[in-house]
Amino acid sequence: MEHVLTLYNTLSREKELFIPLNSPHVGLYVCGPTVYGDPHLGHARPAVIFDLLFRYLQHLGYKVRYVRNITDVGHLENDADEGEDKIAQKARIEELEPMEVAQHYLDRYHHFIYTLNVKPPSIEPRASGHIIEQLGVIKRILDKGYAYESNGSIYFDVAKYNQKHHYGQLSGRVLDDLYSATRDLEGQSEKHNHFDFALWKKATPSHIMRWPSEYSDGFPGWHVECSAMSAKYLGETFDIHGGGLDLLFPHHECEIAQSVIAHGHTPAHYWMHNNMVTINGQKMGKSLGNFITLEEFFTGQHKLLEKAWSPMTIRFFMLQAHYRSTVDFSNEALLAAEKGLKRLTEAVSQLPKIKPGSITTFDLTSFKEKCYAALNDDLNSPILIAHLFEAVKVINGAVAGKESFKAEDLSQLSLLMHLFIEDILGLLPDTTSGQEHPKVLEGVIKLLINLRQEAKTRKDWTTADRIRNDLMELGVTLRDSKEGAEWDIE
RNA sequence: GGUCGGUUGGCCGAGUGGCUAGGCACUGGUCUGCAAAACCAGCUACGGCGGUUCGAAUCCGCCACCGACCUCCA
Repeated sequence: MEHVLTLYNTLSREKELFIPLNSPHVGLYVCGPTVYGDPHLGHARPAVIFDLLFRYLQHLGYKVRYVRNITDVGHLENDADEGEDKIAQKARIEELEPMEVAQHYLDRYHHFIYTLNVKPPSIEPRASGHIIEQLGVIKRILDKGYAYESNGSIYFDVAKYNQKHHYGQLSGRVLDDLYSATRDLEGQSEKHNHFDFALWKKATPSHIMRWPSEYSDGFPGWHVECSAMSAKYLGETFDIHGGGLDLLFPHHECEIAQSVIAHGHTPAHYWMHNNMVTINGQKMGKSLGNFITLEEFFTGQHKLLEKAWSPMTIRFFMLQAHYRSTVDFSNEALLAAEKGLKRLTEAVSQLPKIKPGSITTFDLTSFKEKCYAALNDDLNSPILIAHLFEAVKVINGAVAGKESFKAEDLSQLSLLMHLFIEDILGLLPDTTSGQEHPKVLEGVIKLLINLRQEAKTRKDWTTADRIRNDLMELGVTLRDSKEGAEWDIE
C-alpha cells in the first residue's frame, strides 16, 4: 500500500511527505503533562490530536511505538533557579509525599484523558524513573565540553553550541536576539548567560526530591528528560516528535541542542506542534488561571459553563478545528459541536434501516478518496468531517427514499463511516443512548409508546401529547416515523 | 523590543489564483394531528490601503488590530 501522508514539519515550516526511517516501524514521541494539577481542556488537545495521528498511522499499517512521557520531577516553579520544583511545592502545600502528589494527578490525568477515548500510548515513561539515563546524557554533554558546572549545578553552554550549530533552528530564533531579550531574574548568577539552561540542579537542603550524582545531590533539569527517554525507547533518531506549540521554545529547542551534542544529531525528523485552546481569544493555561478542567466540563460545574458537556462533544469540538489552528472555547461553539456530532452519529445509526436498491446514487469511490486525502493532508480532520457530513446527507436521503444504495455499496459505506468516525477520529456513539438499557425499562417505554399509539388512533391528542411530553421531562425523546415511534434517552 | 502566527458570513471553522467548504443558528417550504427528526430552498463572507494578474479572500508591499513564544505552561 502506497501512502501519501504529508505532515507539517515545524523544522522546515512546510508540509512534507511522511517517510519513516524504518518502515513499517514508526517512532512517535510526544511531551506529556507535568502532573501537578488536574487536566484541563488545554491538556486534552495534544492528547486527542496525537491520538488521531497514532490511530491513523496504525490504520495505514504502520507499527507505531508511541511514547508519551510523564513529567513528575524537574520542572522549576519559576526561573528564579533557587525555586522548588512544581511537584515538590505542591507536596509541601498539601503536606503529601511528592510521589503521592504525582501519582494522584497522574491517575486523574489518565481517568479524564481516557474518558475522551484517547488510546494509551505504547510506553509512558516517568522522568523520576529515568534519572540514570538523564545523568548519562548530561555526562556526554559535559564530556564533549558543552556544559559547565557551577556550584554543583550543570548548565548547557548555549553560546558555545551556537558557534557550530544553530540554537534556534526549530523556533526560528537567532541567538543575538536572545542576548538583547534581557530578563534579569533572580538566581541567574550561576549561569554564564541567561539563556543557558539547567541540565542538573543542586538541591537546596529543604528540597525533598533529590538524587545523588557526582555533581551534587539534586535533580535533573526539565529538558533533559525528553532527550534521555526518547533515546532510550525510540533510539537516538526517530520519526516524529510532537507537543504543544508552547513547548517549541525553549523546550524543544533545548532538546535538539542536547541531542546534537550528546548523540551527534537532531532527535526527530518531523516536529509537530498542536496549537492552543483559547478562551476569549487568550491561551487557556495555568499561568492566566483561565482554565476549565475536564472534570468541570463533564459535570458542568464551572461558572463559565452553561451545562455539562460530554467527552465526545469535547473530542468532536477539537477535531472540528485543524490541529495547527487555535480553537476558541465558548458554550455556543460547544453546543454547535454537540448538535453536529449528534447529526453525524444518528445518521450512522440509521444505516441498518436503509433498504438496498438496484442502483447507487452516491459516488463511494470519490467519497473514500476525499476522506483519505483530507487525512493525508496534514491530518485535516475538519475537511474529513465535512466530507462525512456529505455522506450524512445522502444517508438521510436514502432513509427518506430519495437516495438509493445497492446492497454491497451500503455495507461498504457502513464500513467507511465506522472506520473514519469510530476507528480513526475515535468518536464513540454516545454511551447514554442506544440499546444498553435494562429490559424492564425498554418494556415500560414500549408499553407507553403502544398506549400513545392507541390514543393517536382514536385521535386523543391530549393523551398522546401527555405521554410524549412527560417522557420528554424524564429525558426520553420520542420521534414518530412511518414504522412507529423511536425513542432515545438523553 | 525580538521571533513566529493569525484577522473569513450571526457563531464556530476549512480552503487558497477563476469553480458550493462543513457544522450550528436563523428564515421560508415539504412531511406530520401537533411537535421532533429528516429533506428542499434562502441567508453567501474573506481586517484596511495599494500593487501584480485577463481574474485575488487566495500572490507581493505597507498599515491596523489580535495572539503565542522570548520565564513554567499542552
